[in-house]
Amino acid sequence: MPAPRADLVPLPRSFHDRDPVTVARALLGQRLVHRVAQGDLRIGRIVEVEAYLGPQDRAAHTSKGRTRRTEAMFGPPGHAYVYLIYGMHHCMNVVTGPEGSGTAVLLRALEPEGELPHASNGPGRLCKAMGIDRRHYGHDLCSADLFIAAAPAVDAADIVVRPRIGVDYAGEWALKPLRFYVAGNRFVSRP
DNA sequence: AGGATGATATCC
DNA sequence: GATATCATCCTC
Repeated sequence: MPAPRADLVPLPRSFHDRDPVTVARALLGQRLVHRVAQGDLRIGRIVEVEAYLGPQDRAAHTSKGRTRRTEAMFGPPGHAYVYLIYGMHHCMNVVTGPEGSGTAVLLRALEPEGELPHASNGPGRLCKAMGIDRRHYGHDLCSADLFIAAAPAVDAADIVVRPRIGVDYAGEWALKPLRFYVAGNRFVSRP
């Protein structure tokens, strides 16, 4: 049995229990880790994210109110909000704080660390590469098998800020600078 | 530029 | 119960 990597431990819930813009910026550079099975450990550095600001944010799913679908996004921080989009792609969010705020950060792209079975640029590909699907809806990201692990942070000067992708229906909210990615990183979905 | 493909919200 | 919409991706 291989020795566990001491550097791969979950970040504390307090990391996620902050406003979504702060968490979005802080997540850049951190590792997403999924122990799919014995001998299948998948790791990627987060290089692109989007912040969703809660019920007043017309682009956020929680703007539709508290439903069975959005329950996880209204739940406590540090959990996964996973949903199926366009009938075939999963997207993963990290719920941010405080509980009940309906805020989250969408993970849009990873830089692979080691082997991943598929490309991980784009929110649907990211989930496919990491083996994440609806089974992970509401999953605690401060757990042993699927979590965010600490890695060197990205310098603020290397963070590019842009409007979010695919939310044109959201009026003025579509224009707000809530997408963040690592400047020059080749795994960003839309540089 | 268009189609895949299914859950969800929002109508009738 | 029907339908429009969708925080996308792939192929043409």
